[in-house]
Amino acid sequence: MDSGVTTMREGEEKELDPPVPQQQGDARDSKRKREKKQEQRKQQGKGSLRKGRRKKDEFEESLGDVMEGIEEEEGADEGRNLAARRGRAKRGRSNSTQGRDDGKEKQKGKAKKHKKVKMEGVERVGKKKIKKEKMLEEEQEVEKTDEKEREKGVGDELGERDGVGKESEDGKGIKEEELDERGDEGWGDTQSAEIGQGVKEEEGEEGTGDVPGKEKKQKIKEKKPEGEMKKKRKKSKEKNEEENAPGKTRKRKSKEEGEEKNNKKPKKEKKEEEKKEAENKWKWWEEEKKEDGVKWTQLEHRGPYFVPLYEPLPDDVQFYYDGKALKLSLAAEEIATFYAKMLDHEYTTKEIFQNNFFNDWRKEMTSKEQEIIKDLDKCDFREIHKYFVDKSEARKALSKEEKQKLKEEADKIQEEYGYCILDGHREKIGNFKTEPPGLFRGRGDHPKMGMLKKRIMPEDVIINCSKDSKIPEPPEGHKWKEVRFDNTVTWLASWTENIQNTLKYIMLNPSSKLKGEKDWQKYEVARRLKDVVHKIRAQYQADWKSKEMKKRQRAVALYFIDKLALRAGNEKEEGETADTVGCCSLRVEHIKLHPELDGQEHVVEFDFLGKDSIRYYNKVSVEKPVFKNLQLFMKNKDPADDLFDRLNTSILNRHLQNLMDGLSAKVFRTYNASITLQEQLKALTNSEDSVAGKLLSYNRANRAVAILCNHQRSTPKTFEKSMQNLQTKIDAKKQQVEEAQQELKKAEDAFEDTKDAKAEANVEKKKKLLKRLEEQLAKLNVQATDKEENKQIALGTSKLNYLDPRITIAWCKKFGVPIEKIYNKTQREKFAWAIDMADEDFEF
DNA sequence: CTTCGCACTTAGTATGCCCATA
DNA sequence: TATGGGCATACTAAGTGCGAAG
Repeated sequence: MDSGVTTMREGEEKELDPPVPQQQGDARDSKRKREKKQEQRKQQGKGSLRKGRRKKDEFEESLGDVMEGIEEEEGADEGRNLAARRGRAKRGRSNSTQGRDDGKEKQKGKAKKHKKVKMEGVERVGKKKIKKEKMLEEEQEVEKTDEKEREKGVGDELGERDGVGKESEDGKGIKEEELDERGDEGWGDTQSAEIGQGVKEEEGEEGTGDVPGKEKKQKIKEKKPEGEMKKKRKKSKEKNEEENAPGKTRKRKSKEEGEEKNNKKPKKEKKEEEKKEAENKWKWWEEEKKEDGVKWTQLEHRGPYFVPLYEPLPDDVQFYYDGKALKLSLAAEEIATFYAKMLDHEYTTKEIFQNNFFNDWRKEMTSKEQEIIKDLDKCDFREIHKYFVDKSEARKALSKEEKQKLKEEADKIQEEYGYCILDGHREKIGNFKTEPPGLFRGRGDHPKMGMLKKRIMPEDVIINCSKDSKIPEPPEGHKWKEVRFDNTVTWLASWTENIQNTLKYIMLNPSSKLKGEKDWQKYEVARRLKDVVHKIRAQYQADWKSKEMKKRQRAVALYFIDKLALRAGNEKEEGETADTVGCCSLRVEHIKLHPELDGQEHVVEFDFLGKDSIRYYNKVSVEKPVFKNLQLFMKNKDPADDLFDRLNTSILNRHLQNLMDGLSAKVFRTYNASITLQEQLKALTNSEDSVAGKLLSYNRANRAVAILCNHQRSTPKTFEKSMQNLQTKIDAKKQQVEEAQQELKKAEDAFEDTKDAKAEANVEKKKKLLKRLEEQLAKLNVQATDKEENKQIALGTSKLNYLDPRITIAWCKKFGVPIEKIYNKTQREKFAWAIDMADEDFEF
């Protein structure tokens, strides 16, 4: 769900929207779709019921096939091997924008449809009202069918239920669901109960030593692990004090050695500072965990740093309207500069962007300006644009001293506002500045792109700190919106942003305790999943054949999430954000079924836009029951209908929570990413390799994960060029190799002739040279491949968010790779806990 | 239940900065 | 000394998920 504030606001707006008379293609979120159908049904009167029944028959038939297909292949599974995964995910984007463009096309089509539908609407009915009426109606409808179902008996149950199918697919009918539950309770519940128990027991026994303290839930549910955890932590604490300490010093030394290879004096000083810092670094991971939900006892900070106010343009920089210079009011001018700055960005060519911008701009104009400025096309921002381009050039051209000065000023601000005191320790803040005003840049096809993002004032900001701390002073002449003392949250300040009406926060840096602890905990949850994942897989495979539609959908969705590492796919408010989906929100149009493709059976072709409008394109061969189920789910649906119409993330997550404490859909991503890294490292690393070779293996493993998670980037602008450079190098090297070969041949011939020792030595020498050159060439070639393969894959995201750092640390220690070859300074700070605690035999 | 409200993680891109190289 | 390439950092949008309210 999106921000609640957004939702509410939107809800209000939507009430004014005319209802939609016909089922149309914009039904991203099933809620709204249902409303529409409801409306439709209302208008059609009883006719819809009849139609529904007819469809029912169709469903019954189709179900026959499906059941057959599924029965045939009981227990076919374990299709999820890495090879399959690795082969997946052809890059959706062959260049930086292709994926997005594809998406755009699609979305445009949709938007049009949507508009049309809206226009056709007649009545104005509130959202909730529709919903209630709909439910009532459905209840009645379902009741009728229920009676029949009962008579028909178990065997037909599913068919009947599915038969309700399309017409009330929205429908699901409450009673129907209740019936389902009751009917299947017998085995359904025992199953999950069994699994649940099994899981819990294991958890209790396993209790990995380094589990971070868990919050409320676990404490209430099971005291034993918590107790054990504490003991173990104490133990590890002692251990750290006794054995680990020397070990650590050693480690740190080697680190320095590694880095000092290319040292210069100033660098050395820096190192010293770093070292000192590292030494009095807070080792929170060796401390006891706090009580339930309480995040801190002391929090003191300076409040956010407010970005500087607008500086008016110099008089000689003019804005022109319809060819004539026009002096704008301050407010209007500021907004004009926002647009002017972006002039050479693709954004400004988009109609939505332009319209949104122009609308918002006009709102801030004086009435006089409003009268004059009526057409964006007549606005000429070029002079302003040039002014800013020049300005940034000038900044780049500054002398060293001037740059130094600027940097010092920035450092001062950082020093002053960039840190807080949390429970007696000085911690770095992540984002201590308020976001400057500007034009909203949504990603993908965002309906709000170009809207004005307003300046944040102290009056918008809520401060959070501890009661007894020095409360931050608002800038002179201003007041805070509110000061609160809530120690159950981690943020220091917050404000509501005006585009989507969502909250923005000032929070701590990833190196902080608050973030680190959470991160650690995340990986511990994923590790617990490792112990039960087999059971969960077995269960969802069994559920593919469930009599309940709901369960089947859940099982297939979970399969996707597990096998393909899809995101959960929360529902989104339509028209507020770009049209993107995750697993639960997939629509029929996002997959294609191929009974056979490229020699593989049961291939599902995915093509949709995910988070950040990044295209997910993949062809996967799935198990037969999954395939059959998908056919069933898609039957009689429009392309724009939800694929899993009886599923949403909260249903799925509730189910997962029952299977394992703390389990939610996203955990599968973390788990599969980390386990993949571990497996790949095992498979790829050759202990004989040089450090460079090992690093390559690491990157390969990392890449496998990035591909799994579909982490993409636009091809770097400099890619072509640098690739060319590399190619030139390769060619040169090839030349050298050839020459060396000739030389060798010559030397060999000479040896043939003379047979003297000198000639022999020469041959050896040439051989060596050739070998070295060949190696260099090979290395360059590898580099080129690596680069090519990497051009659209972003490794950073998985490294930072999905891969348990302890796997990496353990690998580094085991193979003697310096950690700083893999993690840069920031990353080492973020993962300090892992670096400190993981040893070489850490197993995820 | 479903919806709302909030907190927090995850994400890609723009920009800055540093170093190697010509 | 300039250049440019690439990594690091800054930035902020866009997700997930939980718990409370309706």
